[in-house]
Amino acid sequence: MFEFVRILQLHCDSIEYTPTKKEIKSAEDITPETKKLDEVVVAFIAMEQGDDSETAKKAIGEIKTSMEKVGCKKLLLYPYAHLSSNLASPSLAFSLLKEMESLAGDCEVSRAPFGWTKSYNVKVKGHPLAESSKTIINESAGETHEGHPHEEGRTSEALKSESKIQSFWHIMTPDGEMHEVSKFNFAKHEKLEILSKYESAKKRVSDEPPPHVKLMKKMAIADYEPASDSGNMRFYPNGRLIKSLLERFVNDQVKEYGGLEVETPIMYDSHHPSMASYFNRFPARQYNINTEGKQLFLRFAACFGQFLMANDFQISYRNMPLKLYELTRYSFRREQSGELVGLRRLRAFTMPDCHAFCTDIPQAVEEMTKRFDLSQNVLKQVGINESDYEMAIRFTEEFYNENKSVIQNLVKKLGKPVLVEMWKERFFYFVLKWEFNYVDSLGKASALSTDQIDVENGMRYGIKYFDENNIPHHPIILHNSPSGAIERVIYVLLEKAALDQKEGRKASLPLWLAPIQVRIIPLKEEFLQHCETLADRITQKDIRVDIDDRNETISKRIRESETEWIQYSLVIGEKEVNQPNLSVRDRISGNVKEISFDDFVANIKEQTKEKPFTKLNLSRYVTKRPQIMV
RNA sequence: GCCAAUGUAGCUCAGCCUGGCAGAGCAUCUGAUUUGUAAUCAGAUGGUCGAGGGUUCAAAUCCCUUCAUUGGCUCCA
Repeated sequence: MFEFVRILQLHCDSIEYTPTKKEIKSAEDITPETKKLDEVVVAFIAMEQGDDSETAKKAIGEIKTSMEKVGCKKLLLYPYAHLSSNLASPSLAFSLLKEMESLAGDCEVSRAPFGWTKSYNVKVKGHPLAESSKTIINESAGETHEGHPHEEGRTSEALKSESKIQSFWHIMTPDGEMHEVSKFNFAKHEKLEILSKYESAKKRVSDEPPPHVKLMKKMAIADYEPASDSGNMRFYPNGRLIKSLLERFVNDQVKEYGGLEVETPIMYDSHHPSMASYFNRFPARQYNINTEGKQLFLRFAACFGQFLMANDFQISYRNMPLKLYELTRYSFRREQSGELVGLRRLRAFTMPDCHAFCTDIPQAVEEMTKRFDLSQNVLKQVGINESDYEMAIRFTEEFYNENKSVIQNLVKKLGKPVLVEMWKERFFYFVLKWEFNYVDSLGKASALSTDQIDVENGMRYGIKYFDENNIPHHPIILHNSPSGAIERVIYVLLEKAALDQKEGRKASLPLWLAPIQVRIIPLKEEFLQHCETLADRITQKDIRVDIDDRNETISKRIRESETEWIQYSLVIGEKEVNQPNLSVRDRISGNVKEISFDDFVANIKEQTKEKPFTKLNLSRYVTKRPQIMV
């Protein structure tokens, strides 16, 4: 385990406390009396096992830095054991506390008594930096980290507040101009407005669950698995088929782009040096597994495995940009339970993750443009168009000043206004990040494709390439997910379908993703053999076809073919048995047309060309099939 | 994670306020029907009322705890 000084820091109008009784034997010897302080920063502090002078020094340094930011000179150190379940011994904690007091330097410092139960009254100020928690890590790297992934719910307010207070929001139009968000005319860009105001948005009154939740069950795609953890879904045969096709499609596209597909472990040792350093950078929430004395965590992206792999490669500048790719099944993020909904936000999800190792920023920028096209194309091919998503782009001021045209070029490529976030300083490992967000009918924004320019992890993981003079350098790394999580793609497709339904159009999935593409309905039992032969012929053409052999009326079976979103229904009766042409009911028009077998097949092939195919993932006969959902 | 709502048959839901035999439609099964493009008819099966505890002669119903889902907040590397 790591050790920490834990600090909850509050900028207060006032605090009043009274020591009531000694909590431990070694409590400080004082006369209990009520103290009141005004205009003060209160630091509630807990020392953990393993803390030493070094961490105490870092802790007080952190506190002083933030005090300067809020412009407060008065500090109260308040021993507060409840911040930790891994406390240092009282004697050590007390001496470290006194050390912090002595190191406070020029500010007016006081300290609440140690080892006493105290009652207190506190009035905290309302500004963004008034409340923050800090976790000072004691480890050899000698860096100060904010937040720690081993601990649940302990996120770094300091980091967040800083990034918030120093980021500037704009809208960039395709002509490259920046506009104030407040002055921009969103008349033709309602979804972008929702995205822009997402953080400050007023309460959205919506007591409805997102429509895709019903559809994912009704269409027997996916469902919750009560025996697992929340956010870990089960996928029924239909869902597995859809997901599998999407996965294959994205894989193919990334390979065409030049990505080398690899496979890496889903769990890693928390104590591996690169690991500890990387994920301590973020207030992550991940699943932990303790086994045989090892502390493992489940990956939340494919970065780890690919970086460790690249670390072992001998890379020349001639090999650059080097693209490694993996589709994770799964990535795990232990999101807050209140955040999980249907297929929109999961704790276990499948995500394409393609890293490009580049020599320098110019190469990275050039490569990023290619990946931008890749991402747009992937989404378009699966049925998500530009009009369906809004782009956000975030970068440091420095990057903007040096690469203005790069950013303008991306916005121009998209051809519509984009939300811009600019940071004064770099807080994350990347200098630029863009993403496409789907804004659903309830006003929720979810990121799909994304790419980042990472300037930190090349060094962190010790990844090196050799230049023309055989001098080693750390690469710039791009992190691209061309489609975003596959489950989220299904969520978008279902939300779009639900919207179609709501607005009176027929809901459907793209034909290449439809679990059943053609349904054959025999008019009578005696035509079943003919149907079987026909189904064989259609199957041979790589088209998913089934036969509704139930003893039900034609009307009923047509109706169900419709409600199952099956695009083509073929009724087989006397007429069809005695002539070569097919009577095809097209769900889109609702009309029945008589066409030849070859034309029918050619039509379907045209609609599904250049898309992966997989065989029917259900019994061919409806009567042989368990009913999964109504 | 916090606040709130919801949880009854495989599915959609009624019953709960005001405690007193566990309900409907669809699905499933059986039988009849052999159908020409969006729901054929009849009968039957089906429930530890999310789980655990409490109050009561008696709990789906009232109270407490807990789990899940959904909404809002927060979060979203």
